[in-house]
Amino acid sequence: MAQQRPRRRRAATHQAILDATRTLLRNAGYSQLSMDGIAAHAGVGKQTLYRWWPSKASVTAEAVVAGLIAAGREIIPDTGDISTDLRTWLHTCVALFVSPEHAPLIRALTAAAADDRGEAQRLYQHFTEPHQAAVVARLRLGINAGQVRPGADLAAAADAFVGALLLQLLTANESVSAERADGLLRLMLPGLLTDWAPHAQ
Amino acid sequence: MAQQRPRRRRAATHQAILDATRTLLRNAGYSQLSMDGIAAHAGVGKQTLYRWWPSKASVTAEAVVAGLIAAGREIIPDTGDISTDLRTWLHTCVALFVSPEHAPLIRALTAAAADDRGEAQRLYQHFTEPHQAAVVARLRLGINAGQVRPGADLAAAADAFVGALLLQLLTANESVSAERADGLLRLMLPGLLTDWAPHAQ
Amino acid sequence: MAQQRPRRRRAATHQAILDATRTLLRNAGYSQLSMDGIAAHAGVGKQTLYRWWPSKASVTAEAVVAGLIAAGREIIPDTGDISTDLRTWLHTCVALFVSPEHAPLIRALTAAAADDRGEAQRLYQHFTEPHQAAVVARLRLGINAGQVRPGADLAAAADAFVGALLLQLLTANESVSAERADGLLRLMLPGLLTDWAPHAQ
Amino acid sequence: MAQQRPRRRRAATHQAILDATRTLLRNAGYSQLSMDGIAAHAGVGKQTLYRWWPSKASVTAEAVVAGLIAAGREIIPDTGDISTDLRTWLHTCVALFVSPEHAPLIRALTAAAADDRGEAQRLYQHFTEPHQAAVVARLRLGINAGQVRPGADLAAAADAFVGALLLQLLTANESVSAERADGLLRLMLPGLLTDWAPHAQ
DNA sequence: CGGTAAGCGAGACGGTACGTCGTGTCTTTCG
DNA sequence: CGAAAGACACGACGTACCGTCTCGCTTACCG
Repeated sequence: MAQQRPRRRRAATHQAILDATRTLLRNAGYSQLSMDGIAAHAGVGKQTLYRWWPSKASVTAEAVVAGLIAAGREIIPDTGDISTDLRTWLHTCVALFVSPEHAPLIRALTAAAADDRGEAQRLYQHFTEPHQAAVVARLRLGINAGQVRPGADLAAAADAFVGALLLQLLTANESVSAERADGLLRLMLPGLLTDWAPHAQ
Repeated sequence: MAQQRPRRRRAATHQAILDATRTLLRNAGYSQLSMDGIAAHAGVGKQTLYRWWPSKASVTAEAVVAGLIAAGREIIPDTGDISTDLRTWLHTCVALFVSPEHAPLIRALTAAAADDRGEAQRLYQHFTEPHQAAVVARLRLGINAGQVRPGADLAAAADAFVGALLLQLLTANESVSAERADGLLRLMLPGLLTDWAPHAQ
Repeated sequence: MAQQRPRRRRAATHQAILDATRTLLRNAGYSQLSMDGIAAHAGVGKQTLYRWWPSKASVTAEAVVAGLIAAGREIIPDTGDISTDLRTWLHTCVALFVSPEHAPLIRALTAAAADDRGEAQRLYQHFTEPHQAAVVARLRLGINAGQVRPGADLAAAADAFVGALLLQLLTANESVSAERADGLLRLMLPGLLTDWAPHAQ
Repeated sequence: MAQQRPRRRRAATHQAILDATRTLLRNAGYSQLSMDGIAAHAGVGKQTLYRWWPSKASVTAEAVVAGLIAAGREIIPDTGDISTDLRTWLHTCVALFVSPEHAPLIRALTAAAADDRGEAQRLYQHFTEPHQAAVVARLRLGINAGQVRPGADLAAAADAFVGALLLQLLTANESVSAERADGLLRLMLPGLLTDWAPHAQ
């Protein structure tokens, strides 16, 4: 069997490509994005792109995910109070979806996933799933702490939060807002928590 | 003001285009869809496409929405029992998202909306918004009947249901399921209903 | 057999079409000319064009020939002196080929003839041939008058005069000139005339 | 100044395009010729055509000129006898104009020149002018040898020969013939030669 | 430390699709 | 009822990208 020498890849070039991709996505959207454009904007040969990524959806996915991960550090906190932590996390997400810097990237990610089922699968495994897993894990800690109902469908809850935000982003009526997120939280908490008192709400 | 004579358009041609678009979307996905392909498959000149629709996203939107509306008659029922009606509606939606006939169309619609903000806006006004309005209206009837809490953010609830399903569709892990939808419903009902008893749960 | 009602064609419309064709040809050349353009410019339905002419080459031919015939009345004079008459005729032709009004029309005619052999044939019969026949007839009178050599190939002479001008027009180097025509005439006269004296040459 | 690396073009592709162009011109004429058709017939992308030629007229010109040059080697001979040489050259030209292989190409060249003044200009400089210059040069040698009259307008003579042939080709009445060319030669020789005796004519 | 194989910028290439324009036919509407 | 208006099927236009393929040049590893 041939000795597979580890391929040497220039880090600066790699970074330049991801940066160019994000810049172009912010300016013009996913369908306007082109491999030629990325290559030109990054000052890179097209072959270099195709050496490392098989498709536009793929570069987009990596570029956007890298950008979002850099932005979304500390996915969900753990202060001991599940209700506060959920609210903090939700507001972090809202901030991301609202930011003029990141919203186009999320839209692009959605377009890539809607377009290409293979890329969607990969995205799910490397991005969506870990993210959701973190939220579910935090909720599971809440079950152990007696704050969260044991029988609750934790994955469904995580889906509902993120899905609602995404839907609002896509419908493009500028309605992704902290208020709406809080409304959703108020709806979900009674079903989620063991001892829910409608105190100051 | 000049009397704008209404442009006369051939109905059969119009229908053939929408049919061809849906067929091609089912077979190959949004990004594989081409105006050339639609025209050829519908036995129509390309100019006829561009005469009536400005873009691929636009034809896609009309074709898919027409298909979904035809499929989704009676958006949400009104039997008097809000809990049953919500479950019925959710299951109808799940059936749509799961159907091999309609799922690709919804993915295409999502791709079109993620791509083109103008089309997203139009889609929202002609499709998403009326749909959600119907659900919200049904919930409002529930408030009048004393079944639903008056303070609940009804639009947030509708977003959560549809958004969760959409997110599952996009992540492409075959997980859009009635079970997950029921799990979500169990989570939401306590926050939504005035008298919620955790009977069989 | 169906009673063939004699088709009544409106003279004003007919004229408007020919005028529009000439105008457009002068402004933009043969390949830029379009049936749509002619119809619009003449304030006429496209069907009216196709009712009377089968093709663009055809309208062009009729329009241009009509224009040239109107301009070139009295093809070749007969003063009794063949040498003078030939020079007069040649200068008339040069004036036509040089005129910014007619040169584009001649170019268009050439394009139409070079393109479409059928139209070329028709053009020859209705335009080139009668024109040449007139010149040949004038030369034949010269033979009778003893001024022209009996054995000369009269048609070849006519071809040479017109062909040389046409070639200069096509090569587009602005060289269609009276001087060049006179040079040609000086070359041909010795072979054409019975008593040629190289007086002022 | 930046060293302009010469663009590398594939010779086989270039040749395939010119061949395809000539083939299509022979089969269907200039206006039927299409860039799409050339590309398809040559097994080449359309962009490759547009990379190297700006227009249909341009490819046509290069293809035809290359074909004619290949066919018309030794434009005009020099045996010392100008009269014989002219006749030889004329008969070579007639053969070209009569050949079913080359006649459509010449017609196409004429159409291209009549259509597009820019291309006509380029054609003149790269094809017509050098060709005529060769004939004029041969005639000038005749002047030096005392065979040709010093005052004769040599360019006019060349124009007359070629123009007459072209005119006959365009009028499409199948009349391009050696006889007609000889008739023309007999007309021109007295004006061209110093000592012209009507011996065997 | 010099050879060599890879990564790399550049860009020509065979293709597909774009969105527009023109052709020639057909239908609808109006004067 | 004849002509304008214009929708329509068709197909070419010239452009933009796609993904593959050489070209030379640079760069790092290995013998």
